[in-house]
Amino acid sequence: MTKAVTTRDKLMDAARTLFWTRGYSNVSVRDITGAAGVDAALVSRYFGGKQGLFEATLAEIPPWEALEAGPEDLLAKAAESFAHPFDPETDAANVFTMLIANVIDPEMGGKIREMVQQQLADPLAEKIGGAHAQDHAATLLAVLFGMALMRKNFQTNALAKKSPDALRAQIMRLGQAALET
Amino acid sequence: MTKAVTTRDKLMDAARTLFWTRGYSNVSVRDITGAAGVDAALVSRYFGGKQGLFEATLAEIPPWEALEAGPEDLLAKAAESFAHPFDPETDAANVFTMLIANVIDPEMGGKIREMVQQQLADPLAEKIGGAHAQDHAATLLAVLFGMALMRKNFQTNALAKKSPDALRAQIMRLGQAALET
DNA sequence: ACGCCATGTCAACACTTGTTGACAAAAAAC
DNA sequence: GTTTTTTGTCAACAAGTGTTGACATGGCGT
Repeated sequence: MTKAVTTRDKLMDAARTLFWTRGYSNVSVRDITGAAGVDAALVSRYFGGKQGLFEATLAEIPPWEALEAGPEDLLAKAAESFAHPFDPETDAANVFTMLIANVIDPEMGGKIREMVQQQLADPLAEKIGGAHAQDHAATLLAVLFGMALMRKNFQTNALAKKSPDALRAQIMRLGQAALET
Repeated sequence: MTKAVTTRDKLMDAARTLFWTRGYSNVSVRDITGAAGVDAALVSRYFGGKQGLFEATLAEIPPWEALEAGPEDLLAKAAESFAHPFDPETDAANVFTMLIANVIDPEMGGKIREMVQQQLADPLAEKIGGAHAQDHAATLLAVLFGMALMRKNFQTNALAKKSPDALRAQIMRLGQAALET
């Protein structure tokens, strides 16, 4: 299923996998085209260059489901996004790890910071409301990013072996603590 | 004060600053030697190469103060490490951001994961104790790494403008939530 | 059959990377 | 003062980077 036929899709798939895990400047054009089984010159033809290919993978990110719920379901939906093991296609936590992997990048870091602020922190603060909305939003994001970091990047096995139910409960508890005072 | 006289120290200082913020493979030898005002060939002479220079900056990291306290002061000391704005020399949070910046690196990622496990997660779990010691340790680390990430890497101004007292209280509250069942 | 255009192939480019070896200068040892 | 050792300078290297342009190929409409 979901087989990539056109070479444009082959490039997008390989680019998403590599860019999102290793970081933009740790992946060469030839790495991607090698994985896609495609000539290296086609990146410039289809996307205008390496940067265009990376930004194309960013442009197709779906909106975060937790932000479209009411303020009451927000925390539950956010926890749900992180409860299941990392599924390359559906799990929203992959986007979080992608943001972590690319925020340090000297070329893409600025764009990533913009994305976090405009597409995560600001909408979250608006949903949460109250006097400390921005503070609470940033703290909740810190909890979510921290969990994603420990599991995916640091590969802490203590968290990797937890059941989805236990994980969801834990993130709910931490999230509530983040939204207090 | 603390002026670097020997060129070896000049290289160490520049390497620490650049490697720790941009990540190992996003910094070239000429970047470092340029900042240090030193010839590029001296890196290989003094440290055996780029990798040796990076590992030299890792080897001089002092032990985390929070791990040397009793189990009771552990959370307070950990929160203290993250309460103050990032001071390049004294703050332990800089080490956390360095670990974040280099865990994605294709060459150094393995070493970084080892460090987190052996020097942070394992000793923390031993201090905490109990049936879910490893789980609690990983969750507490997730909170600390998440806060460091939001402040330093994503540069969220909502957290940057908080006072040390408010930050310490917030991390204490989150940390206690992390240590509950 | 012909031309046309999208698609893919290949070699080459200018540039940066980390590292090395030959050489000069300075400091230390004797 | 003369050797020996350390320390710094310079040019060059092989390998890898992103990108480009020339050329071949295939499918399409007319």
